[in-house]
Amino acid sequence: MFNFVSIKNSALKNNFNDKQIQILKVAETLFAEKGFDGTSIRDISKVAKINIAMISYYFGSKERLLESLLFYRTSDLKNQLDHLILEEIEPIDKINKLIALYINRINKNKGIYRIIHFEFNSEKRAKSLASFAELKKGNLKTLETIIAEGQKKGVFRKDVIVPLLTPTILGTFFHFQMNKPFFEEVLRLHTKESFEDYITNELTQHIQQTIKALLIHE
Amino acid sequence: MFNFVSIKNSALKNNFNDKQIQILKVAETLFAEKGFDGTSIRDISKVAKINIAMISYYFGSKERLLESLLFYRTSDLKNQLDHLILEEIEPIDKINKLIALYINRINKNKGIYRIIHFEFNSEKRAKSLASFAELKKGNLKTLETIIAEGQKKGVFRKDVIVPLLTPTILGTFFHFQMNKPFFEEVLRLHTKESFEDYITNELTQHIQQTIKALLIHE
Amino acid sequence: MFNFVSIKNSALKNNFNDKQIQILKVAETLFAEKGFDGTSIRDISKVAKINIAMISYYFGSKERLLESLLFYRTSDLKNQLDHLILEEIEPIDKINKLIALYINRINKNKGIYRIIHFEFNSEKRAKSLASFAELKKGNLKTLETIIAEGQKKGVFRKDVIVPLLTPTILGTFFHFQMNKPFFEEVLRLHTKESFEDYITNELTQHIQQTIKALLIHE
Amino acid sequence: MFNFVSIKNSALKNNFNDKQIQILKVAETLFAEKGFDGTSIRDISKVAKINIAMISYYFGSKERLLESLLFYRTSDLKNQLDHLILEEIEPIDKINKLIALYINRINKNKGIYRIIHFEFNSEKRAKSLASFAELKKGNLKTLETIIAEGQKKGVFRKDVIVPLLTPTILGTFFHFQMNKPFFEEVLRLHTKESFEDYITNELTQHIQQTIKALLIHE
DNA sequence: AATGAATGAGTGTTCATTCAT
DNA sequence: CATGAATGAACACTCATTCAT
Repeated sequence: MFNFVSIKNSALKNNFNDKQIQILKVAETLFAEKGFDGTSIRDISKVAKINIAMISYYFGSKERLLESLLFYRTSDLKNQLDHLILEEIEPIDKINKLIALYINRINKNKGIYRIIHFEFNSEKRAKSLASFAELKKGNLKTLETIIAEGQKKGVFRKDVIVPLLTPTILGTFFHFQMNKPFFEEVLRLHTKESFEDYITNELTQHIQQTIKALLIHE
Repeated sequence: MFNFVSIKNSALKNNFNDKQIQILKVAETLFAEKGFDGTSIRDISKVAKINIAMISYYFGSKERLLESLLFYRTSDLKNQLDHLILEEIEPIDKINKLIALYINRINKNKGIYRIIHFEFNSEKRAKSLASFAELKKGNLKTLETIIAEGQKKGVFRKDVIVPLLTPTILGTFFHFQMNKPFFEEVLRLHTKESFEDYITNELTQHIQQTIKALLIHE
Repeated sequence: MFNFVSIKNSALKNNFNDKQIQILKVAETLFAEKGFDGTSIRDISKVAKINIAMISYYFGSKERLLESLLFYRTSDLKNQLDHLILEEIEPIDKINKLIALYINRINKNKGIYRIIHFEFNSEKRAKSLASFAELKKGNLKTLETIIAEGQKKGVFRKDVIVPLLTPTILGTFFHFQMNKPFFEEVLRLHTKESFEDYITNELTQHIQQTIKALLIHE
Repeated sequence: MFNFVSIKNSALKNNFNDKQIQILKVAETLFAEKGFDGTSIRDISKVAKINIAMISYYFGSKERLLESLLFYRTSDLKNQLDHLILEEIEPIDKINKLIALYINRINKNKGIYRIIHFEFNSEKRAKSLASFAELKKGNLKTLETIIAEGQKKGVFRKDVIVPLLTPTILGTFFHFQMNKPFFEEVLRLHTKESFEDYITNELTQHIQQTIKALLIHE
């Protein structure tokens, strides 16, 4: 799904060895918790219990570690989306499934998406941004395909601005996630489980309902 | 609302002097561009053309500079919301006005809201978060008041989950803003003005329409 | 005795004003606690509740504040010693009184003597050292006068090395003071009072007995 | 005896490498000359001709450098004292040997003992003090053993306050050392050698004689 | 006479990275 | 192939002092 120059694609994934994966996982956690700049490679090496030089050695630089992490975590999303498109279900159900799929994936790999959200939108990270845009474009295309199908079937409105749906889907989820302490209090979600459940059920439904309203009503 | 132990200024009275404001504005820009950790006080002092020691002198620390900045930029929002509530217009128009107000303010002070979004959601910034939660609660209350009014009048659905509206409103906007380069390309918004116009018109309408759909339809 | 090039005060005439004395007392405490380099003029100004610029204003510099402090605290010792010499008591009683006088004074102005001990022996403080040597020489002369008197009367040994008595008197006391926590534990002096009492009684007697043994026996 | 949480070295095994020893020696000199607070790690790195980051790298912090230095210089004293106790000589000769041993060691490693005297007695250095107290207690125990032996043999007085002997032994020496310029002048010790000789002979004898007088006479 | 504002120089420490082995 | 040693640059912050008012 990323056009990380597609030659590398599947090859690179299989190329990470155990130690690299160990590093990537630690980096994911720490970047998500403290941000890229707030995390030192010392932190990573300490938690991952590897030598500090390993990071430069394996990934070239801290910046490239971030890129590898991004690749590592997003490389199989495209397959899932391709499968979804081909399923023989109603367009609105595809949309709902797609929303649930997004939220589920984001929620499972919470770290990486927080990182994407935080780090890949500054001008500092401009280089990486280019390749990341491919992912976004792919996602948009999938969405457009489904919606075109629904419009053809006459169940979706014709005047939908498709590119604005993703901000609503992902933006709603991200905003909810990033204000976790606030919503824990306001919605009285005092355990980890109840918070997760709320996302899987109420929040997902809220977003599905929102998009449905946009696609069908008025 | 905020607890600032001020070193030099009188932040509580919001009377920062010229130099302090100059520093705050530069900090806002840089924090927004490169993040808090990614911005050094050297960067700030260089851009603001002030002595590096001034920042500690005026604000006590880099962390407290961030708090001052937050205070400086959010201290009058509540007033605007209070005014809105009292206006004698239809509930749905209040909602639309509130959405436009949010987007307009956020867009005008783009920096600070990006900072809030980025920095005030990590556990690192937990202390500041406490005071910031008050602001959020106030905002939620405003929204609840308006919606209750609409429900009483029978124009809004009864089963609206009010706390999830803000994620949709702000999340959509933030996600759009943070993927600016992507949307500039996809929506062919190649000038600064066209991008701003799109926000003020299409995006605002999209969000208003989304919320309206949630409040009124199905 | 001292050569002060005065900025503001009239230190030579010993007429420090109230604010200066206030500063001197705070400086004494802090220098004694944390050392000269370990104490910042910010610390002093904060504790003394005066403006930070006052110290430079009144004393010229931090270094000169130390000199003023030294002068302020030592300027009347000579008088007390002069009085002692003229008393009509036995030489050994004069020695004992002198020891008690030293210890009492040092103990009362613990701060300044700790400072002297700590700060006035580094080459950094060479300038101030010169003037301070005068004080030491005066003290030595007093001791020599008393001992000569005792030797003339035939009660003190003739081969006493007078300059080595002061190291024994003051060294013993200082070493005891500076290892306060250790001796509090070893000698079970768990209250402030019991520690002070031990100095006034046992330690003073120990030193008096030591010097007496040196002057009279073997 | 000491609790060092080592960063890089193996201080506990006392196997500092060459560069560490080089740093320790420079630090010893500078701390002794200018005090701990008066010495910057830049000073040390400049004199030792090593990179400034090496100090943190090898010792963790400036504070821990001081602790390492203390350990480096005191770690073999106990052995020497243990040997002394077992020698088959008269108690008074053991005392004399112990005094000579102390003075010799202190004089050889002048720096570290000055540092100990200066730095390890403030409340700031409280943590390090704890571990250092063990050393002092060991020393005291050695002294008690020897004196108990002499008392058993009937050659030492029964009412000796042993803990006060160390202040007299070390205090006298320290006071002499710390007023070096003064005694150089008063005792006309104008060359380095004559000053050192005076310590080895007259001063050592003075202290030995003082302690003997306390242990045996009146 | 007194002080708030301001600053250049300095502090100890941490950074990501390089390199010899 | 992997890593301990090492480093220059940068970090946030504090320092004593000056100066205009």
